[in-house]
Amino acid sequence: MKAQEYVLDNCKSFEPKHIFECGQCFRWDKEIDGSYTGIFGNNVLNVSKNNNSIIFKGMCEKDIKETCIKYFDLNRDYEKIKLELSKIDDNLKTSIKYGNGIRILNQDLWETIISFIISANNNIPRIKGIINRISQKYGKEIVYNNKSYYTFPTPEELSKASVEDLRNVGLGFRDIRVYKTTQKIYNKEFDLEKLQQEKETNVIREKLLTLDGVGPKVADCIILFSTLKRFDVFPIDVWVRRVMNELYIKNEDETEVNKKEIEQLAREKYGNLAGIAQQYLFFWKRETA
DNA sequence: ACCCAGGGTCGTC
DNA sequence: GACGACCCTGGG
Repeated sequence: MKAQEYVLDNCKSFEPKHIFECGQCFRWDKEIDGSYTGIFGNNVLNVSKNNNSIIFKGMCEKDIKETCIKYFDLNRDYEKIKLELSKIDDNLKTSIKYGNGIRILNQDLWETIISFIISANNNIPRIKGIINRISQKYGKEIVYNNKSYYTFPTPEELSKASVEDLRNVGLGFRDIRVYKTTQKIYNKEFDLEKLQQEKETNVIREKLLTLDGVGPKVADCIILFSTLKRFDVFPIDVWVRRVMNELYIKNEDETEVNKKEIEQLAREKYGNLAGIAQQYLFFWKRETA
């Protein structure tokens, strides 16, 4: 474990604000200087942008360059994706202009599962607070720039927490869900490595749905934002429902718009890039709300 | 002070 | 398949 640095030049689709504030991750915070610091795996990283250069520095378990390429999905051509999506319609074109530097991260599967179980009927500041407290209590400390950071606990580490312990860090009614899912994964009743090898998106979704606290929305988020990484899903939350109704369906009573209608619309319009389209729309709608 | 909504899911009918 | 309940917190 040592401090390292990596500079990425001429990367067009990379805007820290867009990446870290589009709702896919909960452990990145803005610094006074405008850079972002986050924790993933056993790494603490600071990311800043200077003209067209992205500067990564921090404590990395392995080689920082390899770590960043994998986590930030740097080998994927977002210019091509954006071009393709922009052709679909003007709504998408506008939202892409707005969040042009979005990239979908390859986040740890286990951490993503627990994080999005916590996200249910919850708001982002509170979700971040809960995850921080869980990490402080059950994760490992990493010191960087004289500050303490805490890794997200492993299944083994989190399995030590009782339902009451979880309630005490502020999980609310999600305590039992996190507890049960943690036990299932820790004792291998639910095998994450096997899930990672699965090919069919629908098979992956069905399996995820067997976990406590994982419904359709959370399952799709896990599939999209983790190392499972499929773009042919379309997580529908209150914001996406809102924006899809506003742009295409135009029902006066938004609550009447059902998920089936939106799912079909997304599949028809966005196809196998629906997941990324969702992120541009979500970021755009939330930022301009 | 009070009310409401927040990246939904679960149990019950 | 619809419907209400659900911890807790920040913002109006």
